[in-house]
Amino acid sequence: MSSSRLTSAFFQQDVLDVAPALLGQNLVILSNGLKLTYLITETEAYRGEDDLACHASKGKTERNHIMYALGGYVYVYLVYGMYWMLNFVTGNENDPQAVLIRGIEGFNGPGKLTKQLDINKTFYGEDLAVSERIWVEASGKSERFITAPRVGIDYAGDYWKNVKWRFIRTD
DNA sequence: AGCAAGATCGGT
DNA sequence: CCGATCTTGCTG
Repeated sequence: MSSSRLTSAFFQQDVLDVAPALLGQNLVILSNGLKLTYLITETEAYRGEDDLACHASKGKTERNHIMYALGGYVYVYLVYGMYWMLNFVTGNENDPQAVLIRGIEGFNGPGKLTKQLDINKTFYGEDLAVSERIWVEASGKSERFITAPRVGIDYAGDYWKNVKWRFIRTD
């Protein structure tokens, strides 16, 4: 047993458990036969149709349908016409949730890291349990973190914009 | 068919 | 603070 790839069971937990648990784990990308690993340093949780900041708050659409699948798939979308956002679907089927990968070691900012790793629309729906080009490996590093409100969601209203579902690794 | 709104970022 | 940039989803 040499692989420490996180299984789909890990991603099928609630997003509020998965988002902090991803801190200190390694995001692995296979690019041109090269295995690149980056420590995950910052995440954000988006949870269910009630969460007004979550893309699923307006129901299932062409863009967000993967969020309604069982946890363990990649959800990628374009914001502001320029930046790809990398998310992992979590939780149960028909309970739309996802974790936004907001920072990795060396690259803070969700748009910067996808540019660095060359992540785009073609990663949509990739299965983290079996994919040959993207997955997450346990690192054994610490998961100490602080929480803060999520970024860029002022439209979500007083309650949802202030909920502290942003998780930042502290070492 | 048209249009407004983004889970951002870098430069003033 | 402001503009870049373009897909999506809603409206009519």
